Amino acid sequence: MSKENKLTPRSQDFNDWYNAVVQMADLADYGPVRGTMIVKPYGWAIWENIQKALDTRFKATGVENAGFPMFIPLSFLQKEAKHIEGFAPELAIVTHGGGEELAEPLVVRPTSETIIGHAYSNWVQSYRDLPILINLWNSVVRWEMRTKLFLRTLEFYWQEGHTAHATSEEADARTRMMLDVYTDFAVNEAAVPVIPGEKSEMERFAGAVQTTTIEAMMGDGKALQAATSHNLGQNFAKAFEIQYLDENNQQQFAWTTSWGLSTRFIGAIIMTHGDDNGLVLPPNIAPIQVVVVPIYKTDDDKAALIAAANKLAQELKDAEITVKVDARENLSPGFKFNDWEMRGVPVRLELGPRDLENNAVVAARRDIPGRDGKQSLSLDGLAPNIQALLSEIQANLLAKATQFREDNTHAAASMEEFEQAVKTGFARVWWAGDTEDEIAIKEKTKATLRCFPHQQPGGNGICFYTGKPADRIAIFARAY
RNA sequence: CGGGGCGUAGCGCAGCCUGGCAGCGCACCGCGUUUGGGACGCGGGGGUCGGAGGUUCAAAUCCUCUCGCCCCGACCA
Repeated sequence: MSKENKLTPRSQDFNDWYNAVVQMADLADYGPVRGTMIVKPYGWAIWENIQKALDTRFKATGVENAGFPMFIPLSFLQKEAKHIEGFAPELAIVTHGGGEELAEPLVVRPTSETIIGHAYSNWVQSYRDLPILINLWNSVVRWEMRTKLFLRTLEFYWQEGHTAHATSEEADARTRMMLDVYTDFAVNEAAVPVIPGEKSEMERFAGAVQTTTIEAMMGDGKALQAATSHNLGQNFAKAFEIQYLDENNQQQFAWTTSWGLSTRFIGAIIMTHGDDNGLVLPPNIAPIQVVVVPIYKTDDDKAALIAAANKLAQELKDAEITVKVDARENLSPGFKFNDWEMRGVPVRLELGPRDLENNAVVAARRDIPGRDGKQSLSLDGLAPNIQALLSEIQANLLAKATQFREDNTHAAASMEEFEQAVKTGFARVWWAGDTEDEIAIKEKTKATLRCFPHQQPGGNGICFYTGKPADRIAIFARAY
């Protein structure tokens, strides 16, 4: 083992580990402007797989994709009081264009509710025009103070869905439906267990009536908001006059929703599954599911092994598995093993002369490091076995992450118990406090109200903080 | 924006205190030997020492200003 290029152990310094993994796994790099990010091809390939998984699900619910301008008149944002109040501090504003000062400053979209509202007001006349179900794949800009690759950068890539409906009930149903989509994606594709729930008034999106969220626990016990789905009520419809004539020839305001998931989710995957050897990718999201490392001594061996590796790779490709053969010269097998582990490839196949003699190959699974994760598989009927192995890894990652979250989630009935719980993970508490209480708790413990889980135990309890009777459980945690 | 740390080859760093030829490891290029958990030998290439100004015979080194990055706070997907 070489002394150089060693990754900081995750347990030693989680933050340092994260930054190193992002760069050493070739996911992203820093841009020339503070707080900006260059997403490298391998990182982007993960994003593309996330996009594919989400886009399919969106379209299955009737959503269509569209493109909207990045420049928004500043006056648009000012039409919704809470919205501008929430976003004003983090706007990037364009004051000049074509060498001239602009009559009205343009903001670089921090999100598109306002320009969507403008368009929808033109598009909607009748109840027959509803619902409108549109999604945008784009990037947005928010001038953040402290940035971190994938988790918080000045510009980030995401999707933002925007829908308009005739009734409150429909908007509410759409808000829930999209949160369900995110939950399904997170759990079944990214193997990231999440808690779907509702945000408190304090944590709500600027301009929303209700914000729902999926919250995940990272490897250091901190919470990450992995996606949100907002019920905007009639706030934006009123600000932008999205009105329609109903069946009774009465003017009505529409009801709108918005929902988004960003490249931040890549950060969630890194911090949920990664280990001391680097990135660990769930097979369903991994750009490369299987890497084949041929091992040889002589030139004769080399030719035979590379041929065998390519043949094997083709068999796997035919079975819809994404494979790469690492035939790089002058790199030792040991180096390649470590290299692909750093990049989180779920399965590595080691193919050497001994294996070829036995008509076999050594399969090493990324989720179980070292010798324990290795087994010899016959080259006959390999594809189904690899399929099964990938499924097993997918399931194991979810099980491990879920177990970790459970182990680090504690019920708290007192401030002492609460502080202990949020030191290492989530606190589950009965809650009847208000915004001021949330602020006080944040100042004292750094923990924030992540959500009121949709899945409630039922019954009543005593609020751990105010001592008042409470009918809801809340999750508190330190958060990213 | 406040507190702390740091900018020297692609990466990681030494040199700075006490001014005097810009170095080391990894990576990179060439040749040869190697290849089942981060190979080795020999030979090479690569730097306006973050930037500007100042002090000095002489500045990576001392002084002033400035830009940027990382960590901790306030703000947040």
